[in-house]
Amino acid sequence: MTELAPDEPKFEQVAAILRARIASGEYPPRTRVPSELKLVAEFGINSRTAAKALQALVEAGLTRRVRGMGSFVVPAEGDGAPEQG
Amino acid sequence: MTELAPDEPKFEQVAAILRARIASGEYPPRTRVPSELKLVAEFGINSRTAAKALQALVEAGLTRRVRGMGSFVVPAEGDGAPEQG
DNA sequence: GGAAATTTGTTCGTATGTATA
DNA sequence: TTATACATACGAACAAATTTC
Repeated sequence: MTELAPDEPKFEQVAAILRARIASGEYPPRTRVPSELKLVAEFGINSRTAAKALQALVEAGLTRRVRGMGSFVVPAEGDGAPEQG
Repeated sequence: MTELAPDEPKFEQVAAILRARIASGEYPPRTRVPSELKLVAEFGINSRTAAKALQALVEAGLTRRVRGMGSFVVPAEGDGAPEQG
């Protein structure tokens, strides 16, 4: 279980970690990032806090969330297939 | 207490009502819109739901929220004094 | 078509912290 | 200090969409 520093909101810290993983290629375009429950297990946070972290990625334009499916990394512009939605 | 229809999320309905009031001039630019607690009292919703409605206005670019002060209607562009923030 | 599991969406309730007046 | 108001976080329940069996 990853430890989080107390000096910054948890949801922002988790979002920052996920952003770094996306940037590093750990979560390539069109693949899924961890679900709320996975983040709960990994970081020891509440599911609502996990949801807020995932929502922050959406607002940053990095992912899309699809009910019943998960959060998916948004492909960079001009990479081939047209985007849905 | 205003009644809300059950076929649309409450936070969206409340946000829509507030948007209409802003558009009508009931909440002029630079004035405050109702606080979370006021919305709780007016619509009979939970404070977290009220917060979500107010946040929706921010994301629509209609208001700004200031901790300890409230939610303020953002002036239309090119109306005079420069905006803060 | 149904059942179950997974995942996100909405709502409620509560507590605590931070900022302003 | 007190009151007001937003921010963060936890816990819980249920709804809705998707996938898999």
